[in-house]
Amino acid sequence: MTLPKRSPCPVACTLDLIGDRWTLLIIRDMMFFNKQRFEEFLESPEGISTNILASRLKLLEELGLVEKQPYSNHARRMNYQLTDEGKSLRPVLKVMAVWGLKHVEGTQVPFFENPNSDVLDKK
Amino acid sequence: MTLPKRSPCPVACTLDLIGDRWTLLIIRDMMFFNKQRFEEFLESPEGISTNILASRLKLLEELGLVEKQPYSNHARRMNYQLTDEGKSLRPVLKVMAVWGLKHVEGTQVPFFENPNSDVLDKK
DNA sequence: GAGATAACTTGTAAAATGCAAGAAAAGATT
DNA sequence: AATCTTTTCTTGCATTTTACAAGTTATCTC
Repeated sequence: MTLPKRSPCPVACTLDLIGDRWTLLIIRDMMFFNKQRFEEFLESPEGISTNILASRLKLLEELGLVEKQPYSNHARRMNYQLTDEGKSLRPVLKVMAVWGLKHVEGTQVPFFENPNSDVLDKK
Repeated sequence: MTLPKRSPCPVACTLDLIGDRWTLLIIRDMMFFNKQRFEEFLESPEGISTNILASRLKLLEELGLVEKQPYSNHARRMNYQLTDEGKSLRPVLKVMAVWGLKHVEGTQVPFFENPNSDVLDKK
């Protein structure tokens, strides 16, 4: 799947894919908190709404960053998981987390426990 | 200046500041292309419109990421420059550029000349 | 087949964006 | 001293995206 590009700039193109208020937070939830289900994403403190979440998950799937699979034995239950492509965003999340911790007052890490912990560093 | 936070998460907070379609592109123009003036930002290939540009520059100034100074001897001419705080976003821009170059087809580097060049690495 | 669970969809109001036009400040020109 | 030029920025309006609330649908359990 290809979204319309504003320019050939890799920064602009990356922003076209994930540069909004919500997408990277969904990826954060999968990457650092191992969330996999619709309802789990809804529980995050930022309070994404259901229509935005559904549309973002769909887009992420179309982009090949996320895979969706039915979860056996439960009512209509789905599993959302990062693909390798999606996992490759780890450095982006990490650098943003580190920047935020240093430059935005009031940021904390029950989220990321410790800025230098392996939550950010592993894999 | 402090924007309302959605959560104490450093990723969410960073997105609250610069997580939109335009802000990082303005910073890119200052950081990698040494643009400093309103009109120069307008020339970038993504085609930001004047009202959006004005509002983002104002916000960036209020956040302390950008400084605005009158340019002597020219009609109403202003200079916009990154503060140290603004310059600290270089790793964020860099990691997004590297990711884009690798994962988004059709991204190029007349923008960044060469993914491994000192345009990205210096300072 | 009634109930529970979980993933969505729909409707509508509010906000942000995009586009075009033009206003305003200040030096340069005549 | 009036007009021109350059440059930043504002305004108005159409379109798109977001936010919030409510409701619908699919599938398993009892």
